[in-house]
Amino acid sequence: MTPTIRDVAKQAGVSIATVSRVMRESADVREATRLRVLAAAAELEYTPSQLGRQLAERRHAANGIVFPDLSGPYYAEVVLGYEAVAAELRRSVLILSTHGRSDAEAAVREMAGRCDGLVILGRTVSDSVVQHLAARGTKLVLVARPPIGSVDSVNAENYASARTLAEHLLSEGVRNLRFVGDPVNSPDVAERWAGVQAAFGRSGSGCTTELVTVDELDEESGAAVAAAALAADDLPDAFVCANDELALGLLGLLRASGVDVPGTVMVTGWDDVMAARYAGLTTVRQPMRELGATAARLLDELIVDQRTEPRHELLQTELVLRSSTSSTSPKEST
Amino acid sequence: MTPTIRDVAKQAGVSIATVSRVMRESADVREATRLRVLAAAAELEYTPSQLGRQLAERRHAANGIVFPDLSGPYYAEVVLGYEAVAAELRRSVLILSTHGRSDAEAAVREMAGRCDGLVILGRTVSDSVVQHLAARGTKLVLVARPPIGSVDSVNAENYASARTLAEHLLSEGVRNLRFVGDPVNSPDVAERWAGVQAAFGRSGSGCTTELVTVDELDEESGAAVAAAALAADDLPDAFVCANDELALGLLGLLRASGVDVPGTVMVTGWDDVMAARYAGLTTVRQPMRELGATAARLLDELIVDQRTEPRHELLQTELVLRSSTSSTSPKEST
DNA sequence: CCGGTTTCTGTAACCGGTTACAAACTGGAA
DNA sequence: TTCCAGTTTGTAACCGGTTACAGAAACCGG
Repeated sequence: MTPTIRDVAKQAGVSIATVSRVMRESADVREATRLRVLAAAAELEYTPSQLGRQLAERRHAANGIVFPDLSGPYYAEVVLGYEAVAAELRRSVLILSTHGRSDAEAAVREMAGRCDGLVILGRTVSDSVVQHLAARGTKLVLVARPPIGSVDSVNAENYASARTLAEHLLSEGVRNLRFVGDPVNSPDVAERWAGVQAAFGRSGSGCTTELVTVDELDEESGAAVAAAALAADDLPDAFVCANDELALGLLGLLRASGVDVPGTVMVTGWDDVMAARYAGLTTVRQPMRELGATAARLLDELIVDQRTEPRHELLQTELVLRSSTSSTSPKEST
Repeated sequence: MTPTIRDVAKQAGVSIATVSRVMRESADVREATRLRVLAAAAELEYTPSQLGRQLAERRHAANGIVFPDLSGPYYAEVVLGYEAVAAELRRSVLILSTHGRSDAEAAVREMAGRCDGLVILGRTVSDSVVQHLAARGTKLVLVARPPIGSVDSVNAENYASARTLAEHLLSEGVRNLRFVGDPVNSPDVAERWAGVQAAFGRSGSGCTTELVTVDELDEESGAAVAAAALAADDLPDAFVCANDELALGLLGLLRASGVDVPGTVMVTGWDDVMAARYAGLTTVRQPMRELGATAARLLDELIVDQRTEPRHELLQTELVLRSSTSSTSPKEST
């Protein structure tokens, strides 16, 4: 068996308390004793059991993060930003992907019992589960999801950026705009849609917006929307898509069909995934790593400082103009 | 405080042993007693402490996975494949990104103490650390890294796929090929390079290969290689890049400079990242999720079955032909 | 060399579960 | 009713650490 603290104590001729003090450098130990213990530990190749330590300290020194998926760059980047800060704060990171898992709620509950706090990305679990966890005292931070009760949250700005994006399109001559997304299911998308409408609402008559609702925000849906518009010979001046995948699918089909983008119709996305750069897609970049990093810091505050008043962070986004919206060569942002 | 097993025992008028048996359904308990305990547990909202349980069972019920980064899709997909299977096997997943971390080795050691087994992706830690962990009895599986001693490993096929890729280029009329990568630092890349050479070696005289070594496998390096070749007016028939990022950077600069791809020069990558599709890049797709899933299963065998003879899995890859290598319109693979 | 501090160390009681073993039931046959 | 085998349950000893508290040792000036 691997050696325990008692083996080391015996080997060094001291009590387990002294070994503990030496290993964790928590109290003054006479130098001679300390060296004796260290020598014994080295000889036995002793490493304190994290399990024993965790139980005694009643803390896991680990945080969890729940996300739907890592396929796109979005969540992957958030997770990375989170992990980097968590590691800095000397906490391990447990992950849980809810994608295609029917027992997601149970898995999240289980996970809550294995860490000191939890970050929840997007709509991975229901509001009621969040409420329930919060009520049971689980430290929680929501990311990319509107605040629930007094649970901390971190989000990227949507409304103002969408408005800026729409205003840019107006300045490029767009008069009728078609928004593609699912504002009903996603609060983020709803805010973007609202921002777009606000910009167009102010700009007087002659400017119209319409909404095409899609179920999945993926390339396939985007292509389907484009195909339908082509079939009906009903192209707007611009398609504003709820995310890049939609926009890429849409853009790909339009170009493949010989439609001039941005000449005939403009296309925009949201997120700035890597492929958006290659496709020349105008989009909105979210500070993804920063979202994760901020969540990690908020969670640490909750756990370490026992903070009780909730905090809600809103991080700024950045409009990235590319060739899909500008007939004149835009300054490329990489 | 949250209730403990003793609180429930008192509430139900039984011993803690009985509560334990009911909670874990490990032994026969009379139905009436069982219901009484369950009622008490429900009333107190009791959830067994994972810490206590883990210590008693001397297992973490968690596995770790170490990777350099999640930025590209490669590791993210592997991690997802891993997580999915681990969750199925009822194990939590701890993650550790070594990217830009100077104390990576210490972090990995620390992590080893917090889980029952570890999956290591790529060259995140040195061979000596792997050896050391293995010697200490840590259950290990290496992914995307050549076997070390008798440690399990899972890899994607490189040599044969590279050979197939090179043969395809030969059939497209390529006579001199330039390989871009770092075969010295990466065994995977070395195998690809060897496969390429093998194909060209067989094809008789008039066919040449050369190697351009780069330090970083990123877009910037790829662009630099392209720029250098253009400046020297020394373009090969094809650039075969060690990964997609390199190829995309290279391809982007060539096209921006007005070079006809594939007319004048062909370009290939490796990995099939999402952007490769938009750039029309011929590449080799690895079964990334499957790599992770296989690693999870091997690790579980090591832990649960106490398997001792090492296993080394080699998963097959798939050549994806796109417009960057074929003057005739290739059948697009999505 | 003494008493009073100050510093170091050991004892033992936790942390919250699991489980071997023995004791206490149970029901049915004798 | 008694006895025995088969169930159920309780006692207590773990798992491997941390830490409050008290006792021992070292240090210091007088």
